[in-house]
Amino acid sequence: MKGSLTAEKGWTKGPWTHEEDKLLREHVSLHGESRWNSVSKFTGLNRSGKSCRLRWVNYLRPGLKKGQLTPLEEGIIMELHAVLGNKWSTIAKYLPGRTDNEIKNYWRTHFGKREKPKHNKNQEKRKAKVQKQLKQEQQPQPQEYDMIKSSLYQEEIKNETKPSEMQDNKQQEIMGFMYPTIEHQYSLSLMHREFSSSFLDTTTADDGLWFSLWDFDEPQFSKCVMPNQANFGAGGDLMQNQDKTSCFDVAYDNLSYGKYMFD
DNA sequence: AAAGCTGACAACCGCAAGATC
DNA sequence: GGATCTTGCGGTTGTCAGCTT
Repeated sequence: MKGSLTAEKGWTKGPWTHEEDKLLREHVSLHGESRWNSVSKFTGLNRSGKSCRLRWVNYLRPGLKKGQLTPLEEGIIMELHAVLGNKWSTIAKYLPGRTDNEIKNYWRTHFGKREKPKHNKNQEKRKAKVQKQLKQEQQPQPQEYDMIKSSLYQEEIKNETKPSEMQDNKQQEIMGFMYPTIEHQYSLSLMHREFSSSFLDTTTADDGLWFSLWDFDEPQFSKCVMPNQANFGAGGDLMQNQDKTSCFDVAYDNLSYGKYMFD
């Protein structure tokens, strides 16, 4: 498959060249992410609209993350796939910077060849319930986003610290480290919104959405802590080292691995 | 060293839904 | 209201590099 191959309509197919990428970037910066079928007309690029869109979405779009998925992202994919199935674009919405194609490839590479797990009746029930709920609910409106944003900012500027809140604040601090931007936190709140009512209330430590997220066999993780869900509207995943020195290893996005030390 | 295998990734295809004419 | 166009999604295939035999 080389760049010179052409299809029936004469479109160039195969890998994109740097020159083609440059033309596409210029086009999008001028005309935005739409009218893909007119790209060839404006730029002289001999690529179909579909091909241009795919190249942009999966490779050229700003903000895309490169490199391996983090353990957290892998966990999210596994959990969401268990509930949503092959809804790659939906799953991708909860992983900022990752594309549906990337997630789909990841899943097929790592799990696609495995045998289908035995059917779990309760899981199937919950899955059906969540899917029904997802159908009914529209995507969050901008004003909802602003509301969440605003409430998160209010949390940030809240200075009062009561002794009983100390632990919550500590966990909140960690969450802030793991999910550094409003967008990340919003993403989590969306996940909670969609799953909590039908999932967490019936879940056990063995098969729940959040509890199983970090259920690694790796010995360095000996304990999972559930932060106060009220803080962000979603559970988080904190891992304590086996030596219990209050040193938390966290991984998130491009921050890669970091350590969070308690006082 | 060479052939075969496997994982990772990019890209294409067909279809369906929505938008536009 | 129907035809056509555009866009987005999920499935599939092709390529390449690294590993194994």
